[in-house]
Amino acid sequence: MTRVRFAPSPTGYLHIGGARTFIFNWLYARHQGGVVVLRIDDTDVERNTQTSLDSIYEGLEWLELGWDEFYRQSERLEIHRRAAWAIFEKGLAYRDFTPASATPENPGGGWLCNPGMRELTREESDRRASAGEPFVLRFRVPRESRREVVISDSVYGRVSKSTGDLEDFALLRSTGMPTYHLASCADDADLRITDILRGQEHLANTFKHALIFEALGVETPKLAHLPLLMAPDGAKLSKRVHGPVVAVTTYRDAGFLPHAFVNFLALLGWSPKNDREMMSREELVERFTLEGINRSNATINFTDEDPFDPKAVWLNAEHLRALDADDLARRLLPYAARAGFSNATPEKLRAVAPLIRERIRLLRDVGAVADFFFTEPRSYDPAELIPQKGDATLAAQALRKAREVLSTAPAFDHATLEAALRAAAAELKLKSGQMFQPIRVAVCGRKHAPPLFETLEVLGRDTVLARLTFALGLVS
RNA sequence: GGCGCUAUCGUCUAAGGGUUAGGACGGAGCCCUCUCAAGGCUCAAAUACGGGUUCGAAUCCCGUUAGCGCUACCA
Repeated sequence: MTRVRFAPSPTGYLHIGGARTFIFNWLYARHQGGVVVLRIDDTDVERNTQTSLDSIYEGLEWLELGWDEFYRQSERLEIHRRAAWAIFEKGLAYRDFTPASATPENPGGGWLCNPGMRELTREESDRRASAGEPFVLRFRVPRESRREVVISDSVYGRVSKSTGDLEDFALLRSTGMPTYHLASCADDADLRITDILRGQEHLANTFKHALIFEALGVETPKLAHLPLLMAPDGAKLSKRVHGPVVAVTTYRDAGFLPHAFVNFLALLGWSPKNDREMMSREELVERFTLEGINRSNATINFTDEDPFDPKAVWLNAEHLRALDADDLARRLLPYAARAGFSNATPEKLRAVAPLIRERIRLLRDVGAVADFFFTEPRSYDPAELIPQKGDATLAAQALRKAREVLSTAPAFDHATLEAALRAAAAELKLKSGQMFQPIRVAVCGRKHAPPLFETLEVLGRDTVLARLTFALGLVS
């Protein structure tokens, strides 16, 4: 049974890179019919915050993917300590009594180990420990007995590193708290994780992990490191330098559909290799394999002015268009409310949705695109009422005729209205565009709007006539 | 500095010894059309550089350059 884990540390909000790692894990597990474990890696008590934790849940829940099991490392410290001391008992770790402040820096060369502490006898080590002297437990990298640590990665292939280049990393801090490396491996072993999919920034750490798994006497899980997500400035995506533009909630608040966001991120560093772009969740699960993951970092195309990658926006628009009107209306509701349309009822939005579906790219666009369905257009420039090759007289003529036709139309549906208005234009010897522009501006408050007749139908006779009258007042 | 990884249009990517180096976003143009969109069609746009191997290299090898990552008692 495939078991994967997503293991964020609650030291900041969930950002797009973390979300992608989660998505890859989820897709892989679902493709295999396996289990997704969410594990909060909160061993760094100094930096953890509840706000971060909340933000991680908030972001993950928005994705609508879900997970199957949940753990917090801070509740599993005994497992970590037991693992650390088991390694110590095997002679594969040693106590380092060097005070934290005196930890060897690395001026020029790399710091590898502290020979004095490494060679301490067991008796001496035990004596100093029981005397209460603080220490950090370090892994004893086998740099004499072997020359290479080799890992096999599903994405990067065979990768090796000389033990001579690996430092004696810490397992337990002087506070007794486990380090990330130890806690992560001990938990992966205990939780029977079969596959580790994580960011490539961990590739170099993996040699340490391979050593820990070996010392623990367990098999190293299958590994797949993911290429990193980069900012346009070339740096690795970071909460600190790139700010909220990389927060998952920024996408949610702008009106991305969760699945469109998932679709976009799935395509960063992975390809179905068949030119498919817009894919349903089912298709993504169906096609996702480790072979499709590539090795080079992907840049997300955002700027200070526009935080969203154009391709993400396009994909969102595509998914929006694929939504049925009921679903779209339901998702639009909170954004309409936020735009200040207090009279935006589900019924009204249901009528509006088909008219704006192809004209919005983000759900929040409802505010700019559908405003005249909910508020009276009053502040437009009267000059807009005047059509091409026309004047105020012509505009007034068109509006007056429209008011007449619309007040007497036998029914107020778009087909009836279109026939009536086209006939009226012919009667006035006006081109349809000349006839319709004044009406459109009168009714919508601008020249660019959804199809006119459907719009009139949704607005209803009373509203339309009142707006035509108002416009007539402006041109005469 | 040491070590590891990477390099195809502006961006995401396909092609993994033989292709006019393909697709998508974005850009430009045309068509459709009551405006705006959507849709259809067209165009511009790439194998980092230098050496090898080979009849033939984007693809394999070496080097250079560049970028990223790791080098914590952070994760």
